[in-house]
Amino acid sequence: MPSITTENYLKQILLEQQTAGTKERVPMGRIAASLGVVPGTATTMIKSLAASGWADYKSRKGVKLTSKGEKKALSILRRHRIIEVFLVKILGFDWSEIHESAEHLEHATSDSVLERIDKLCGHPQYDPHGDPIPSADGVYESVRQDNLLQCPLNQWIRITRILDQNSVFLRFAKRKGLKPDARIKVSGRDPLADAIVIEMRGRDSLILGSKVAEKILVKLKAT
Amino acid sequence: MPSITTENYLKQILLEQQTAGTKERVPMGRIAASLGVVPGTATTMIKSLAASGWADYKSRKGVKLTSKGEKKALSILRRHRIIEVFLVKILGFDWSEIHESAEHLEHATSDSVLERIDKLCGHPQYDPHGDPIPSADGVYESVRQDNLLQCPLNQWIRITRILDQNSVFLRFAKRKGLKPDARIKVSGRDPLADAIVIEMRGRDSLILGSKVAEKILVKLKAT
DNA sequence: TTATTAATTTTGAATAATCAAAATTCAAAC
DNA sequence: GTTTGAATTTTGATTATTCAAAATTAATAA
Repeated sequence: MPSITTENYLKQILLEQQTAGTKERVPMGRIAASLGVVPGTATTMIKSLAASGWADYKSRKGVKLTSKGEKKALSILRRHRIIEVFLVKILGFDWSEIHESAEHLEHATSDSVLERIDKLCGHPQYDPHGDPIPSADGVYESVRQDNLLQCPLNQWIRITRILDQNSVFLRFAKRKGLKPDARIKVSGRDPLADAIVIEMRGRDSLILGSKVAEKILVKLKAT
Repeated sequence: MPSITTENYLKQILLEQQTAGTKERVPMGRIAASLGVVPGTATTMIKSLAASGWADYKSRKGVKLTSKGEKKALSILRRHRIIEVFLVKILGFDWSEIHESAEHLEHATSDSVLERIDKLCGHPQYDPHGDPIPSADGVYESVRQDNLLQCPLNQWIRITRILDQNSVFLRFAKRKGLKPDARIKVSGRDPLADAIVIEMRGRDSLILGSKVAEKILVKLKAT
């Protein structure tokens, strides 16, 4: 029922709500920036989403999804992430080059096709970036994960997730071994220098700035 | 580059040109009917396709594709048909229920994704309806096939193709055993009754009207 | 409190795709 | 040769999505 554009707005609101952590309203500027439109366009579109019952919009305050909107957004996110698994696991694409394709396919994949792809992929729980996949009935694991600025020092931990879809960054990350399931240890952190040092088995130690360190999430207990 | 709408028009012009057999221009009425728009819309859109170099339009005469347009249309048809194979062979859908899904996916599948799907399916030559799949460089087998009104009588032949995408008809066809690769024999034809009789191994003989008989193509030499 | 500024909203306009209905054309029938 | 009718084109509108730029608002700084 919703157009492709509408689906993109819904998904983006959900992602922004998540990034913000809090269940607060997402400001128009954030929506506009992440979807690559001018602010006025975001305002107009969000108003029209609100008029259709997808979102709850308060002028100058921002948007949040209605429960109807959240349900739809979760199903789009599910489609996106299952398709990413499919592209990597079944079609053999590289982890870092799939986002664009998934972005298009997610709007063209019916529920019945999606469920078959899900089965073919073995009902995955996480996508290739380590992002959790919402279940078909909209249950969405939102486990607390630390990033590399917050996690304990000098302890072996496992990367669970990379919070960036930019393929240039993803290629860099992959080259350096920074991908979901990799084991690393943060051996130093220097707030003044805005940098951290990490160790990985069989590699030179690596220095990352805080901007990047923040994008890498880890699970505390290394298995 | 072309929009989804443009892709649909291009593909439809190609299909109509093919059905017409001749390389003549396709009239606006035909385009409008098959795409489900009013005639005025077809005129407007075709003019705009022509302005972009996809088609060659002559007022009150009709359209035909330019070579640029044909190249693009063949690539869309290729995408459509490979996706149909994928839906049946890899995802296990039934032959008669895939057209809709393929119709959407064909516009969301990049070349690189398509080539991987093609490989996964074993580089098929025909889709599940028996329609030939254009090669990546646009070569399109257009073998002469007879339909059940034209083929020789009392001779075992093999169905190659069903010229209809309507899922109600396809389900009927399937129930009756009328699908690509099935062996049949036309045992009688009565032009006055507008009907033919066909035989199939292990089934009762079947009577079809000419409208349906025309939609079923066969290869003369049964193997 | 007033001035400044950043974010947001509004306004006016454009493009793509569509429809309804009136106008036109052209071939066939008279 | 007119007339008729079907197909086609034109015209005028509508919806969705977008932008540029002006107007507004709300918070911040002075």
